[in-house]
Amino acid sequence: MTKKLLLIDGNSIAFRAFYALYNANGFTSDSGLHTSAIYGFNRMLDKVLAEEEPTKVLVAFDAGKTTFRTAIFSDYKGDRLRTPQELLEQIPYIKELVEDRGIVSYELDNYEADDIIGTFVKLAEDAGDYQTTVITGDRDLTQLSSDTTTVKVTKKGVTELDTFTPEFVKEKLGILPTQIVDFKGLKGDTSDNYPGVTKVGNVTATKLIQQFGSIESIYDNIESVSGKKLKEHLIEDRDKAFNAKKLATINRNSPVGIGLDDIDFNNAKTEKLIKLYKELGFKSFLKNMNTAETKSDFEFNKINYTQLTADNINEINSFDELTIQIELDDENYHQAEMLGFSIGFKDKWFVSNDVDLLKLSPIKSKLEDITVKKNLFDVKKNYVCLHRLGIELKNVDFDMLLVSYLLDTNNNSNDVGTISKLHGYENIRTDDEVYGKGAKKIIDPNSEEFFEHLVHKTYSIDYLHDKMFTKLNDNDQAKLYWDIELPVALVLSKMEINGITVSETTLSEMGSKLQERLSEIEQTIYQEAGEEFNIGSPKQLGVILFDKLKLPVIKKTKTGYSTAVDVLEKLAPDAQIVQNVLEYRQISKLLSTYIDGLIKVINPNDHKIHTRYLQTLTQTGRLSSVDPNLQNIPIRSEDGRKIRKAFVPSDNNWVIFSSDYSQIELRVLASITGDENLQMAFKNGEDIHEATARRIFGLAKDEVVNGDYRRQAKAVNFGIVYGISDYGLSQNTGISRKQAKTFIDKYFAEYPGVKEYMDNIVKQAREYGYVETIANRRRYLPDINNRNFSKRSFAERTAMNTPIQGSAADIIKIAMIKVQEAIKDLDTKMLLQVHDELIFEVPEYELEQIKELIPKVMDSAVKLEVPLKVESNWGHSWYDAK
DNA sequence: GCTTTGATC
DNA sequence: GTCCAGATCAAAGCA
Repeated sequence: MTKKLLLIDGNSIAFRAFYALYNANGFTSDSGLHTSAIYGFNRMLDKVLAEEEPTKVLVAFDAGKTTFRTAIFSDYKGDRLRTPQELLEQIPYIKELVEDRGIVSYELDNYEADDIIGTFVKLAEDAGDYQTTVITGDRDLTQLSSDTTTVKVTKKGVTELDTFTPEFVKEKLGILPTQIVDFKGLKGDTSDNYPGVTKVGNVTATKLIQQFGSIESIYDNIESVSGKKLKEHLIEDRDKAFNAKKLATINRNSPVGIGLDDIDFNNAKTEKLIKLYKELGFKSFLKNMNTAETKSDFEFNKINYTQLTADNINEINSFDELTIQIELDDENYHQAEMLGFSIGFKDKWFVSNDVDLLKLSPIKSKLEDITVKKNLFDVKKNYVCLHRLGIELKNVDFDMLLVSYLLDTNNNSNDVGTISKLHGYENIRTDDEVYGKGAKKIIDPNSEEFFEHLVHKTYSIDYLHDKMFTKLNDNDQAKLYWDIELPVALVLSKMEINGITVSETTLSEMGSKLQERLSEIEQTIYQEAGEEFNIGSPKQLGVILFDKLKLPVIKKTKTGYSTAVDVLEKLAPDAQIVQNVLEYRQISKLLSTYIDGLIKVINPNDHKIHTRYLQTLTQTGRLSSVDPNLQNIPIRSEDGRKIRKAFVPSDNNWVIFSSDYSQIELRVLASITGDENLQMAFKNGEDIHEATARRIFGLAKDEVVNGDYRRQAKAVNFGIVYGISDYGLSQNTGISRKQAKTFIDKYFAEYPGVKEYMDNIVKQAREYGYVETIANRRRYLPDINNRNFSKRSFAERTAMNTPIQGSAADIIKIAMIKVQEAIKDLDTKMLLQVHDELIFEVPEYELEQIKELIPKVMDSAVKLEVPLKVESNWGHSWYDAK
C-alpha cells in the first residue's frame, strides 16, 4: 500500500495567511497578539489534513537569514522588506500549534524550508512506495513535481490551492518541472533579487528551453541561437545564468538530521491544543474539537422559550432583573413597526409578536421600576420605542451596544449577533444571516426562526453582561459609561422624541425661487456648451469642459476627469460656463438635499423633524445625525443659510436659542498639551487666531493683525488640530509647501508644549496601540506601526487629532447632561446638538433665565486649565439665532 | 452597490 | 519618495 507524505512550507504559508487576513477585523487575541497568520495556518491544516489523510507530515521552516545561497550571491532576497513584526510574533505560536497537532516541524541552519522539502521529496522517491504532496505559497517549488510528487500552491487565501502535476506545469509554463530552474536561470528572479540574462523574460526563456532543453545545452549550442542581440546577451551573462540556476535549484541533499521514520503524523495533544486555542481566542476551532471539555461552552444551541400571552404574563412577576429586545422592521425606530419582542432572564425566556403586552402589568411596571435592572442592546432605541407605547423605561444597567462601542470603536456594529461573536459568544446568528440583507431582506415575524433569533439575542445580551462589564472596568471606562454615555442617551432620546418644528411653506417658497434660478442657469449653460446635457453628471460635464471646450485638466479621479469645486474654481476666472456650473451645483444641492430632502421627512402630524442621533458610530466620540442629518444644515453661503429660516419654535411666542462653545478644540488643545503660551492667550481672553498670527509672523504684542495674517494663522491653528502636514496646509491655504513648513516650525517653536505633546501622543499610540480622551474614551490605531507610509501617517495624524476632537465631544456630552438636568422643570426644550453647539426652543417668559443659565452650565461643565467660553444667540428662527 | 460631489463642525 | 488635514451624511449618476 502506498504511504502518504505531506510536506508543508511553513514560512510561505504563514506569510500568505498573514496577508490574506491582514485587513480582516478581530484577528487579535485578548492579550493583543495578532493571530491572522496562526488562524489561517490552522485553517489550511484542517483542510489539507482532511483531504490528504497523510501518514507522515513535516512542516519545514526557514532558519535565520543566511543560507548557502547568500554565500553564492550576497544580495539573495536582499530586496525583501523585513518580515513585519505582527507576523514574526506569530511564528513561535505556529510552531507550537503544529507540534500540538501531532506534527513534526523542522528547520536547519543555512538551508531554506524549500531545501528541507526538496530533500524529503527525494528521500520519499528513493524509498519508493510514497505519494507526496507539498503545500506552499511559492511557485518555485513546482520544480519538485513528478509522478509521485504533487505540489499544491496557494491560489487565493491559504485554503484555495492550485495543484501542480508535471502535466499541469507543462500546460501552464510549456516546460517540464525539472526545467523550471533553467527557466529561472535565464530569466532571473526579481522577488528573490537575483538577475538572469539581460533582456530575457518569460517568452524568450520559454522558447529557449523548449528548443534546447537546458541552460547547459544552450551554451553547448550557442551558435544555433537565433537573434544576434540575444546571442550577445547570453554570452555576456553566462555567469549570471549559471549562478541564477544554482540559486533557483532546490537542494535535495540537505544534511537533514531526521528521516522519514521521524515524521509520523501522531494524535493531537488535545489538552495543549485546547489551552492554545483558548489563549488565542480561537472559538470556532475549539468548538470543532468536540471534546467534552470544549463542548460545554457551546451546548446551548437551543434555548427554551415560551410564547407570552395574557394568561402567563404573571410569570414576569418573579423577575428582579430582565433583558429585553424589541424587533423592528426598519432602523428608524421613530416610525418603524414593532414586530415583536423577547423578554427574560437567565433561564426563563418569553417571546411575542404583540408589543401591546408590554403595556400590561406586570411588564410595564417592571420596565418602569427603578429597582429592576434592565439589560438591552441600544438603550436610546428602547427608550423611544417604549415611549411610543406609553412606557417610561427606568434603570438601564447593561447596554451591549454602548459598551461594545466604548471598548473598541473599530470593531463595532449595530448587530447583536456580530457583537456577541466578537466578545466570545458564538451561538447566535447575525440579522443579515437570518433575515437576509439589502434588497433581499425579509422578516417573517410569525416564523419559528424569528422567535428563536430574538431569544438568542436577549440570551446573548444576558450572557455577555458580566464579561463585557469586566472589560469596561479593566479599561477604566466605567465612569465614561455610567456618567456620560448612558445618561446622554436618555437626553438624546428626549431631544429626538421632541423633534424640531420645520415650516414646509417656508421651504416650498424658497424652493420655487431657487428652481426658477436653476432653470435660467441651466439654459445659459446649455447655450455656452452649445448643446444640452446632464449638468449633474460629472462624466458628461467632463466631456463638455475638457473634451469639447478644451479646458485644462487639473485633476483626475480614478474614473475620469475631476470636476470638484477646487478644480472648477481654478477654471472659473477664464470660463464663464464654469462659474455657472458652480452656481448650478450650489443651487441644485440646496434644492435636492435641503429643500426637497427636508420636506420629505417632516412629520405631517406634528410638523416636526425627528432626527436620529447615532451615538455609537464615530471613531472620536462625536455624535452623528441621520434621517435626516441635522448637523450639516447650510450656514456658510447666504443662500444656504436661509434654509435655517424654516427651523422655527413650536409656538409663535417662543424663540430659537443657540449656545456654542467658542474655539473648544483649541482650548482643549491648550489644556491637554499644557502649553503655557497657548494657555496664556486664552486666559487673557485674546483672539486666538490673532495671537497665533502675532507669534508666527513675529509681530509686536499690540500690533494690529491684518486680515490676511489672521486668516493664515487660523489655517495653521486648524491644521494643528487635524494633525498637521506641510503639504496639507499648503493645499488648504494656497501657500507653498516650503512656506507651510516654516509656519509649522515657527508654530511649534512658539508653542513648544504643543510640539512636545504631539510627539508624545504618537509615541504613546505606538506603545499602547491606542489614544485616549480626557474621559478615557479610547481609539485603537492598528496602522500606527504599518510599513505603508500613507497608512502610518494617517494613523499618526489620527493620534494627534482624536484626543482633541474626542475630548471636545466628551465635554459637550457632559454639558448636555447638566443642561438637561438644569432645564427639567422649565418649558424650554433642548432640540439639537451640532458638535459644539446646543439649540433650544425657549418661551419668551423663560428667555431671561435661559440667557444666564445655559452658558453658565455649559462653561462650567468640566474644569480645564483654560476657561471655556460660550456664546449665545436667539431669534424667531434658527437663521435669526445669529 | 460604488463613486463623486458637497453640506456641516 | 510614499501624497495626505480631522469627523460625518445624503443625493445623484452610473454600472
